[in-house]
Amino acid sequence: MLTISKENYLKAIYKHREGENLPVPASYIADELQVSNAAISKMAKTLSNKGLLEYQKHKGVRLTDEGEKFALKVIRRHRLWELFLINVLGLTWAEVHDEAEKLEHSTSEFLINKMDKFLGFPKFDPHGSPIPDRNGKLPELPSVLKMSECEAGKTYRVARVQDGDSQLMKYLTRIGINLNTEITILEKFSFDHSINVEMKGHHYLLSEKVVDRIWVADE
Amino acid sequence: MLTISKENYLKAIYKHREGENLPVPASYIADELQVSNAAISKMAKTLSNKGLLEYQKHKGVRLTDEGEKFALKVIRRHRLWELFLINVLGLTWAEVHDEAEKLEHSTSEFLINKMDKFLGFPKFDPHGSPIPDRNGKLPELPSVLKMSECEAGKTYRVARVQDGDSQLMKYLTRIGINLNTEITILEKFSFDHSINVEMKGHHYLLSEKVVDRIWVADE
DNA sequence: ATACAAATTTAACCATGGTTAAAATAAAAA
DNA sequence: TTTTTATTTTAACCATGGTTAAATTTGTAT
Repeated sequence: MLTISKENYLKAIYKHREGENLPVPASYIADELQVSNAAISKMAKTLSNKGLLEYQKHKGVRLTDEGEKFALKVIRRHRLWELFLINVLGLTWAEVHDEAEKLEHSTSEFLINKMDKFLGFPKFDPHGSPIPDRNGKLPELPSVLKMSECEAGKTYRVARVQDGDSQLMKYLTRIGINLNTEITILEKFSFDHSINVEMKGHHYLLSEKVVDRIWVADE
Repeated sequence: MLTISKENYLKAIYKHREGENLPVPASYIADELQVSNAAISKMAKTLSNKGLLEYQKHKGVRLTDEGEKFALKVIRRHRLWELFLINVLGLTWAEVHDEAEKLEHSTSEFLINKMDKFLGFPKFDPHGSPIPDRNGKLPELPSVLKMSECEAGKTYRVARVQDGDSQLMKYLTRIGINLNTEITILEKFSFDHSINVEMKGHHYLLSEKVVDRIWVADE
């Protein structure tokens, strides 16, 4: 069993490029985990000695197959907890992330499989993120694009939002954005990359920060 | 927020004498937490400096009001998790303790209150142990006696069993002992303190270990 | 009252996962 | 190509929560 810190390192590395297993710069991990770069260097060695990372000085780190396996386990636990907390206990989009962030480190394989079954072996979590199955296999991903790359004039359906920022989640909830919400792109402003949209009869100006954290699919 | 270790110390101390707040010998805690006596001495100082324990060298430790408050919070989380895991996810008596032991340290006040509400503000957990409410108040305790102190010839109803030993839980489940099971005391053997009982038409010889971990009430 | 045994505490040590500050390396600009 | 800047690594350090072994205190017999 890995410590909480180690699980978080592997998860952070995985999250950098979800699918593609490219080298991740130390500073990204430091930022993600809110620790110093020095801590990253040290842990990179430790995890590399355990065979979970490939690490070359000054070149960032990369998950080994073994490391990715562990990362996917943590992500599985996180996403199943989020779904569980929303479906069963009625928590909100804004509330689940922080709770799941803690619970994911205290959940046995046995328990998470019970939860998985209870939930009907779901393939996606409440943010539209794929849930690895008990063997670490991810479901096939729907083809999505970032809202920041949408075409003006077209209408899309929200397919996924980035989890982690409860302020953002609260905002999205407040203005009524949810999975599968239909959004029409009215106008894209290049000077600040904000986008003017129409949704359920209302207009909203969504900032770059926001449109960069929403993925959509064609209706 | 207390660390997991500190929460476990306070819980272990509380568990020594549930209600009465008597000094707890170091060796009891060491045994309970599976750490050395040296670790206990050191932590006793730490927690005493934090105002959670009264500690006099060689005289054991005692929870302060503040310390008891924290202990009850941990116990509340533990017991609500046990009930939740059994009621919602269908875990067994033998399975819940170890899972709850981990989850209890990763559950926010917010989440545990949601669970409490979801469960209908239960007063007792699946082992018959009282669940402190959100203010740390325990429900009124039914009058029970240890099975080892029962009278031969009388019939009782199981009111509570000691949680923690999954082997024991498995055994009790296997022979059909559950909360509210009716048991008639047939004969008490003084040489090894075992007890011969009748239950659902079958006879069982329960060892001292077993009868010391079951509390019963008059039918 | 004294000696012995048991329990407890202290001392010295260790691993983990952090920190800051300085040194080294890589990347970018001149 | 050289210099400057940004990133990464190393070194020295710290807190936490453990360990074992030795010293001390307490309780129990004799």
